Amino acid sequence: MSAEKFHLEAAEALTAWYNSHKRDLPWRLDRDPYHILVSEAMLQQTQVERVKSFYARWMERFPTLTSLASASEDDVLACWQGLGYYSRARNLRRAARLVSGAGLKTLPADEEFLRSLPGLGPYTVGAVCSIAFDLPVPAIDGNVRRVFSRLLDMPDDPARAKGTALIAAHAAAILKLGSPHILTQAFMELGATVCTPGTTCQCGQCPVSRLCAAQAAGTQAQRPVSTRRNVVERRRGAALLILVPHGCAVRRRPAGGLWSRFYEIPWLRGEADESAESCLSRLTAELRLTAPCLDLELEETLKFTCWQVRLHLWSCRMLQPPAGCDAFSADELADFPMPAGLKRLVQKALGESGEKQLELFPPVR
DNA sequence: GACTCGTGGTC
DNA sequence: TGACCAAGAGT
Repeated sequence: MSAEKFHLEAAEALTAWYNSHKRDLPWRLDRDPYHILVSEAMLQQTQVERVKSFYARWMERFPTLTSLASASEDDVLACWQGLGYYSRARNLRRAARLVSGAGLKTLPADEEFLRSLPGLGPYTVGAVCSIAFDLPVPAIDGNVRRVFSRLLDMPDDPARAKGTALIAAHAAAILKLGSPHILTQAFMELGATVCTPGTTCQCGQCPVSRLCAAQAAGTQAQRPVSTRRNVVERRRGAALLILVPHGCAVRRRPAGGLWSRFYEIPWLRGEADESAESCLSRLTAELRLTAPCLDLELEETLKFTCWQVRLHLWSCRMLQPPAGCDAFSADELADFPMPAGLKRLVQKALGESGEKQLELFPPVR
């Protein structure tokens, strides 16, 4: 089959399929560029179901690009709290301020300008241009890579530059044969609901299975080929819930790096094979604590791409927070940007509103 | 290109 | 349960 025929048949089949099979999603009620941008930022490396409630809350809090531009970073982070990859929220706010500062009330249909905004990479620019502005700019995400790696039965990793360029060329050619806003979402919808990873794909439901080289060769489960390996290093660690008269001691993380400027209870990640108890003694030394610590026998694992830490929680009582920390009540803490794992740990210990605070560490008589 | 940046769900 | 996954971007 010629490339032209392949592109035309794909465009027609995907358009018809999308129009009858698309899911109702909150960000598909209209094609407002701000709505598209926020949803695409939230959907980066994040599942649709998880994004739904965050998107609704965000639009209630920051209904327009202008309202986002005038919001404080703390308010923006509080709204993003729990979604992860917080640079997405910071960049979204910075982008809104740049657009607003340029005298615009909404995003312009300008690929180059959009690409210059923080947080808008090749994928997001493609998504906004094609979905909001109906321009034939391809948006290549994990779904689209999987769909095309199967359609073309690609023997190499489609995430590499060469593979992505090949996919972008095919996708752009197809977008030009129909409505870009429909076809871009059709690629992703297909990858999300039919052309799913490994053996879970449902080729019987696929509108383009007839065009699929992997389907013909029976290699669907082997596509896409992945060359990335990840070694996850496991560590133990200690966290300390320091109870003070009006709450517990919380410190603020430095700017840059992991959880930039987030709040946290003091914790420490151990070296390789270090015990949680050893981590605790290093942590108390660092905080210059002399009060005795109570083992709360609570643990929580913080997981990341390259490492994870199993945190063990201790508690102690002090009359005032140690240097570098401030006192906050459990209620106040609930609205603070704080790593989700640490928040869970604190809630396990204190309960939703701190009602366990006294029973968990009875004062010495 | 390789590494970092969160979180929760799946099989 | 551990490895992998989910609508990527910045450095």
